[in-house]
Amino acid sequence: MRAVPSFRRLPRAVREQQMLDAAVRVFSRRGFHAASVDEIAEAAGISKPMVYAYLGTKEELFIACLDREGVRLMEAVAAAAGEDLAPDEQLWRGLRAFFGFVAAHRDGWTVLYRQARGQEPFAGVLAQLRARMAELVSGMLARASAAAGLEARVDEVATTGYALVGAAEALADWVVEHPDEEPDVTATRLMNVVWMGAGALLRGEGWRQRA
Amino acid sequence: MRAVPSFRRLPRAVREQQMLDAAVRVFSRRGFHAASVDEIAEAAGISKPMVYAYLGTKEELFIACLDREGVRLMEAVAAAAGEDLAPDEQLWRGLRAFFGFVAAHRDGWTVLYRQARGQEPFAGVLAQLRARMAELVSGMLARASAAAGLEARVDEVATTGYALVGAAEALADWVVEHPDEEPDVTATRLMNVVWMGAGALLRGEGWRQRA
DNA sequence: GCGTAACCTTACTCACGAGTAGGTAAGCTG
DNA sequence: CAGCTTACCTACTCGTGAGTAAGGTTACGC
Repeated sequence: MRAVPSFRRLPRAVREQQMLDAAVRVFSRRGFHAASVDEIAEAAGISKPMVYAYLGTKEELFIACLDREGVRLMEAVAAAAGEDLAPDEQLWRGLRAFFGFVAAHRDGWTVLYRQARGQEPFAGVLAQLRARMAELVSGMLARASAAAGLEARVDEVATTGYALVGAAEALADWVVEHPDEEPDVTATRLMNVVWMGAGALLRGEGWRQRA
Repeated sequence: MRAVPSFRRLPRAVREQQMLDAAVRVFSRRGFHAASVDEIAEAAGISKPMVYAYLGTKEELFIACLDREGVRLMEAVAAAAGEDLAPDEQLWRGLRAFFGFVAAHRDGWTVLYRQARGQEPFAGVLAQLRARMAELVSGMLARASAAAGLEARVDEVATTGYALVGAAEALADWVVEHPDEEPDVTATRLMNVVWMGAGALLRGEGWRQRA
């Protein structure tokens, strides 16, 4: 079963990454509780005490996975969005990077967003990540609003950021389940709905309930 | 600890509902694995073998919770949306009912959307529910599109439905964490973003990437 | 008022998996 | 090649919680 028999001893840093790779894979398939440290060790081509020696308890191991994948995702999106572009262009690039990341790191995505949620000790880590994402988006919207000479209400913008992040997450699931779907196409579709909606909002339009 | 000491023996149907109530509460706080059947039994004011006698194994118990809460949610939304209303009105009413349900049944929501996702045997049940929701929304959009004399592409409409459901879920989490927020306000905000966006789409507008 | 079916309990078994004790061997450093 | 550090293993302990066996008790039909 051991992926690479690894006859040779390897330096700690390398083994740690192998363990994290294996852990992400196993956690993503089984979930935190159903995954056993033995199985993770075996998938990493190593025995259980090594995992405890290097990464600590099962809980700490899971958090290490969360941190690594979370940082990767955040960096990919932030780098793609850049600094000095028009807000809609930033949003588009960020979305494209996001869906690209999900398509390329399905297991990491699954661990972060399907497992960490709900399992109490970890929900906080994820919540922070999502909050940072939503903030990023809200910031763009606020700048776009200011550029259009409008003072959008802070809580409206924040809500919109949250909603957009949620919509992106839902489509990420769609992407995971439809491997043939191009990330760019998905990004464009979401962009169509959200930006045209946000654009209308920024022009002062808004849906009104009938009397 | 027993919620209602229940000196009297109760008929099966009543006890089953009590058990499901307790199970939803405990599962929502602890998660599927961390919750013990003993704790659920105690919360229901009953002993463990009763749970096994009436609802079967822990897994079957969890599915029973999922089914009950899922049906309740779906019925609340479908009933609110009605049949013969304009699509935007249907959407608004559906969203309001949705956020209202979540605010009133936090535990049920948590079990459905935070626990069932990811835990492999249950993800399918939830996926079906979400698919039905997305279909409901997509149907509205398609009818709105047809009424506007436009032939929207099927996959675009489907994607939009998915994205909207995802956005609603994200805001549902927001509602759960901000108990003072009015469900109606949240529904209106989402409506603003999505409908204006969808409206623009239906008018043939669309965001275009710059050359 | 008595049988019997439905309700309900105490008190187990048993598997599984987190975490560890204690030891072996490989590779560097002199 | 002696000695030390680091990588690595086999083989345990021990708590926890799912699921059950076997029997007690209440209420209702007749």
